[in-house]
Amino acid sequence: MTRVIGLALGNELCHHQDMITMSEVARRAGVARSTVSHVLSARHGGNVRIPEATRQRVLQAARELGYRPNALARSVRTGKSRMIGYLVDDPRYEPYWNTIIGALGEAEREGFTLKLLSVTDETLEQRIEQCIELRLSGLIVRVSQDKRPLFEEADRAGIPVVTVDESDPQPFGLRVAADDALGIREALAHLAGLGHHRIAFISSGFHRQRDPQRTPPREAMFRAEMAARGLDVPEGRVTYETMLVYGREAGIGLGASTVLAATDALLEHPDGRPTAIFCWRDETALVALRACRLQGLRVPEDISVVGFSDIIAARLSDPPLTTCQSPWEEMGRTAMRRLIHAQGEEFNPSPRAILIPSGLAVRQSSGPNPE
Amino acid sequence: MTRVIGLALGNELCHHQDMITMSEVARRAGVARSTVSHVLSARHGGNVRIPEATRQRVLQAARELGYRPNALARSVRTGKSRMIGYLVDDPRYEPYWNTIIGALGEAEREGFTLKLLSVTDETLEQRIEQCIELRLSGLIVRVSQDKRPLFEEADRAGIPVVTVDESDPQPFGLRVAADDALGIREALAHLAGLGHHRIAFISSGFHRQRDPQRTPPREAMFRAEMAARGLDVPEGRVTYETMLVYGREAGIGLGASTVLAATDALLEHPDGRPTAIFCWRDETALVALRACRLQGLRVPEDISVVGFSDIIAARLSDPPLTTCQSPWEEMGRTAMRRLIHAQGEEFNPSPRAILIPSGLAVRQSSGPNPE
DNA sequence: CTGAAAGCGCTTACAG
DNA sequence: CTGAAAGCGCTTACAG
Repeated sequence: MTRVIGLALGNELCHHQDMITMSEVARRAGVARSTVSHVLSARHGGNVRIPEATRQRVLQAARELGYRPNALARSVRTGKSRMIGYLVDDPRYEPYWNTIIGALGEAEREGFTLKLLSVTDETLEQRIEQCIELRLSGLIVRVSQDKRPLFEEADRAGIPVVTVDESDPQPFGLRVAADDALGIREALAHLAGLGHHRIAFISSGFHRQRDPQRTPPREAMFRAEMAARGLDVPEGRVTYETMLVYGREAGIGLGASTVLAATDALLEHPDGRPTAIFCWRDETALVALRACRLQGLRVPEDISVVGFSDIIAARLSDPPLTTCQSPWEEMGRTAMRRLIHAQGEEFNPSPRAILIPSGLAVRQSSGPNPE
Repeated sequence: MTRVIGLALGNELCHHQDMITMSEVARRAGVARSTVSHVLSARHGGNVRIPEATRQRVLQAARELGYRPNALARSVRTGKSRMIGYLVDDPRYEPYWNTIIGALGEAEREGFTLKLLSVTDETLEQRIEQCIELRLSGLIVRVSQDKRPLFEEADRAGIPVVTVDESDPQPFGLRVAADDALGIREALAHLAGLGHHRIAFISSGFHRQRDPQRTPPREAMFRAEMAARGLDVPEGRVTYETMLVYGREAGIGLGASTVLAATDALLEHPDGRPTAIFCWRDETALVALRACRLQGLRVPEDISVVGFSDIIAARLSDPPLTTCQSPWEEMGRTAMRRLIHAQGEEFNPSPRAILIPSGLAVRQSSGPNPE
């Protein structure tokens, strides 16, 4: 009724509540609701064949009325929402962002839809419940806390989960990660090829805060690769930093940054100044680059600096930063693809991890060993 | 039935299809479905008061069964999806990303959920239909094409729309944008305070490609502010660039970049080299900074460089970039807040635009006029 | 206070 | 080929 009035007065008064329903299309076309459903969902699989004339009548009625199927109702009925949830705890971090973009593109290609959910330590549980209540068809997760409860809950609800950029093996779901070791190997090969052997590393102080017993993953790979090349990593040639890049407490300024100290400590190493500094992330490398210049060193003439991630800032810096490239978007695409292909069947991925090769972007912050 | 088997064999076999339903909770608690609904939706507004004992019985049954309400079914019933759609055509662009993050945070605070949709010239129409079919409760749009069809469609479906970072006034919905003029005014006050008067501008070649008749918005503001300060902008002191920053064809390298040419042209201006270069975006400013150095100029000792946006790279550059700060996250929050507050009523915002003040982050790329 | 009933908009066997 | 019926999981007047 309201709709009729709305139409009479013009489109301005047509509200959400007034959406055309399938029954109205059926009435207009003079057929049953089920026929409309058949025509519009175009399921040519079933042995339902609607004569062209009827089909056209339905289509036209739908067009004339401006009918828009209610995807929600369809989901309730079919039990498939075709929505994938993406849980992130640090959406501001550019690499995670890129991963989301990859996942989004793939979802849209496949007619799925992406729901973005941010997570903090306090809200993880609540978000998972929300995902279950929304009957999501899958979950991509990039969260740095214990994910066991997540997996258990999601598993109970039959929601497949894939984690992204998680370095630890996990006993559930699927893990899609970059093979950081590859990029690190390439970077060291690059530096060694330039004649460097005193290569220092600035590592993540965050990983250490979380678990002091364990070597941060990229640092471990660095050490392993150095060892494989027969290069020494004496005490003190690895330092740590905990610079906050995003949000209110961001401490990028050199004054507040712990990168300055981490770099200075390397430059003053008793066994001699390193000729190259490799950093666990680009943000660190860029500030380290500044720190080197403050000490009067030219990059790359006097010292080489290499980062990890290939964020936009790496390309925009002066000189542009040589850095390891993780395939962020590809990780997102892969995660999404796997989730979509798992629809309708038990999610028992094998293998339980997909490692996507990382590479190296050689730019101008690395040069020959000056010695 | 399946569920019973599932339970018998352990959680591994519990599938999505086996989600507990409200009827089962009712059966277990020995009450009617409607009672369960009343208890769980906790609508204390209606004059429905369930005795504590019954309430507890229902709650316990729900807990024991691991009941999770089906948000989709609820949405179908109530007609409110509490999902907001976010349409972006360039999600890789850091500022847009930040706007999304602001919107996401606000949505979650209010118990709404965010659906991300990317848009190209070809897919806009299709995406809008999708939004309508999903019965979204609102739409935030950051798209640089003609949005009239979008507004018409959404309006017909009763979906409120707010655009974000759109400089042109529009006859529909709400527009949330940054007041770029404020930041530009502050930047010029800052530069003038440092004694600069030969101030150049590198403007957007993209805007010009789209509409050659019109001065790009920030350039127009720059010219207006310069005029207001009585400062001359002779022919040739504004140049244009079209550097692609994102995606496959990104041409950030100085060789491929048009920023190099735009900067060089300014440095060779017949009326004398500018002592400050103001750029329409940070990416441009960072490359211009490199271009200046390539010409043997020191920043900020010989020449000042100022950007616009305050992307992460601006803080990480050497020297850190002085730049106008648009309130990206706040724009997202505001857009989302307005959408949420418009729920249930006609969306007839007044005024039709909200401008959020931009500011200036003074860093080390700007210094006193050396002359 | 509680429950039986109608209904949201759709899909899907199942008869005709 | 087409339609009447049952049902997805929920909410919401409306009686009792």
